[in-house]
Amino acid sequence: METTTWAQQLREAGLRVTRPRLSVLSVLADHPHADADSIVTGARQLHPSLSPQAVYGVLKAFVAAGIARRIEPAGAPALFELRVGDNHHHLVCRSCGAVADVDCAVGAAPCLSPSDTAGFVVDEAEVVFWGLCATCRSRGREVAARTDAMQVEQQHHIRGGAGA
Amino acid sequence: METTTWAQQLREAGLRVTRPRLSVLSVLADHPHADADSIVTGARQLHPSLSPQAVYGVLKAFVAAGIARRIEPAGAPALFELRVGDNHHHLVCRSCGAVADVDCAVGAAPCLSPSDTAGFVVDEAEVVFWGLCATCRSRGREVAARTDAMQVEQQHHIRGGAGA
DNA sequence: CGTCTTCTTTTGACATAGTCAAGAAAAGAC
DNA sequence: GTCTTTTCTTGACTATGTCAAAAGAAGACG
Repeated sequence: METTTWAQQLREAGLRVTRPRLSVLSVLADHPHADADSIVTGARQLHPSLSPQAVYGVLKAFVAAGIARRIEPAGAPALFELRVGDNHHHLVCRSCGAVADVDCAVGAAPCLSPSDTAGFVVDEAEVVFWGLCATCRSRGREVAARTDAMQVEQQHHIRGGAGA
Repeated sequence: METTTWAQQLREAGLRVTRPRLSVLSVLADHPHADADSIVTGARQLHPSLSPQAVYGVLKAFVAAGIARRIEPAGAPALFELRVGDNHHHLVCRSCGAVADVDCAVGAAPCLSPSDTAGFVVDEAEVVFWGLCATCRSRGREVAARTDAMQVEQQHHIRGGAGA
């Protein structure tokens, strides 16, 4: 997708078209699950003077306008993605933090039905699948066997990375 | 459950029995989804000199030993619970942050089976159901209708609270 | 029961991932 | 081109933690 299209998207969402926003959109398109820090780094290649706070502001505007979604895997900074409105879920690698999209689990509907809602009215079911990505498995096959006890520690190293 | 039993549990988990740990256990038993801050406040009633860092240390030890579980709903500080080993899920109120346990969702198996794992080996499926608890619904019925646009903001107010 | 070793806790500094506010700058309307 | 409103920049601040060194308990052993 190109700059013109991004501009349209922004206008349709009721947002002004600015260079910081176009830069962030471009980074999000290339890195579907990037954290704020990665987005700052990436967007600076297109707009070197861009401040972290500007990125936070842009991301907040995007989420409020519904053109981006914020996901917060436990133990990692928030990640942002442009894929919205389809209630898909995520696979997260415990070792490297890589995230991959996964379409709604088999049967879709079951995911929205807790057996007992304890008086809550549920409007969304969020599912996170935790595991190891292909790269981490092949890179540390025998290490992986001992990983159980280390998982809590390793989650601190999670960074937004390329999805598989 | 009483102090003697907590002591047993600690010993069985390979942990020494100390006053800070017994205090934290007691608070967790009374408040099944408490955040670190609430735990500090609660535990200080039993052990006034207890420091926040000690609580973080105790909680980390509990999680590592497998006698507590840490859950991190998006936009809220981490919560801790003693119920471990049954892979249950959670209902979270978007308005007040209250958390309730929910046994594995209807169909159970489908939720553990993403349709395409993108090369990941999945070892856990974590499900969070977002909605409004009974109290928040009755307290702000017409307000609730306008809540959609505010959800992102309101999540900042989430505190560990009593489950329903 | 007293000593010794080891594990915990305390204390205090530091880190991360953000938020908030005021003024400067840019976007879009006319 | 000028004006109004939104957005960005700059800088201070907040929340939720982590890390390390030394003091203090817990439990083992004689």
